[in-house]
Amino acid sequence: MARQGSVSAKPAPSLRIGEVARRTGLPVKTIRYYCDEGLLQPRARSESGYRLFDEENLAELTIIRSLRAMDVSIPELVRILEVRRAGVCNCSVLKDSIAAKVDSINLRIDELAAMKDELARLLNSWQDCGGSKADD
Amino acid sequence: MARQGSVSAKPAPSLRIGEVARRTGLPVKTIRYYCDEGLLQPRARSESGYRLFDEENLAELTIIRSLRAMDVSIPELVRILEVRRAGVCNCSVLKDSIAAKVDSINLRIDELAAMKDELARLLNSWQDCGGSKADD
DNA sequence: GGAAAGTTTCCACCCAGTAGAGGGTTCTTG
DNA sequence: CAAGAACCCTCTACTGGGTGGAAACTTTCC
Repeated sequence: MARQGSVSAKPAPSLRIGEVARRTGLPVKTIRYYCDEGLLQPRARSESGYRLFDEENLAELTIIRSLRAMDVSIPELVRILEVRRAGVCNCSVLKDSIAAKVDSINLRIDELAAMKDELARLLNSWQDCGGSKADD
Repeated sequence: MARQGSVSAKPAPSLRIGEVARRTGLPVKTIRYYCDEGLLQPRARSESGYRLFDEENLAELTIIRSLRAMDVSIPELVRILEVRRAGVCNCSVLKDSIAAKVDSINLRIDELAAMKDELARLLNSWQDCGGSKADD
């Protein structure tokens, strides 16, 4: 079947999951998981049931990958992508969400700094016992 | 039974799990979980099967809590505490482990900073489309 | 036509706990 | 001494974000 022979304006690439995995660097399983969670909606299914993706899906996966890397949860991402897909381009919603994320990142950085101090303190307390039992 | 009547040097406090939870601020369930994982070894069991803890266990829990807070894994903690319990006072092993952790914290801080930039970039790219579809 | 690669669904597992059921123990109070 | 509260036990099941494998189907290549 010449599935893409007469199409001229929109090639409708119909990428299969393996190709998407190759292009995004995400594991096939993960992409399937994202579909299951409603995060990613394949453009269609082939007659035999294969998921078919398009360029828009790739763009979404880029966003998903970026935001997941900063611990935006799956349900939160579902919400964000729904807004985006709605075409409303509701940037304020996204801005709020992302601003909150930046805040939490700053908080986390402070926590990590505090942990480094704690770590040093802990290490010090262990050094106190050095030698007392080791030579026993 | 006057279990601690004749003891003079070592009171052998025999704390039960609830008391340990109260003193450390950890949930009872978590302490039980740590025991199951071999992270924490109760001094003994009462005749009726209650876990009995001592001051040493409290000290260990302090360490566990500090290190868990910085994402030291349970298996890693098992290893660390085993070394500590062995009485060898092998500070160099611990120092290495903790130094590595500090490194990874620094790395993580850098990553988070990079994420903040990425986040700003992403936000910018979304703002580009602002208005084109929203007013449609 | 037949092997190899790709895809499907489903089920189980990982970590670090957490929640609840169902039952035994210990402490306090009448 | 009994009742009830508070405590503790084990066991099972669930969480989130995937990951691994099995068994069956489709597509592709030779």
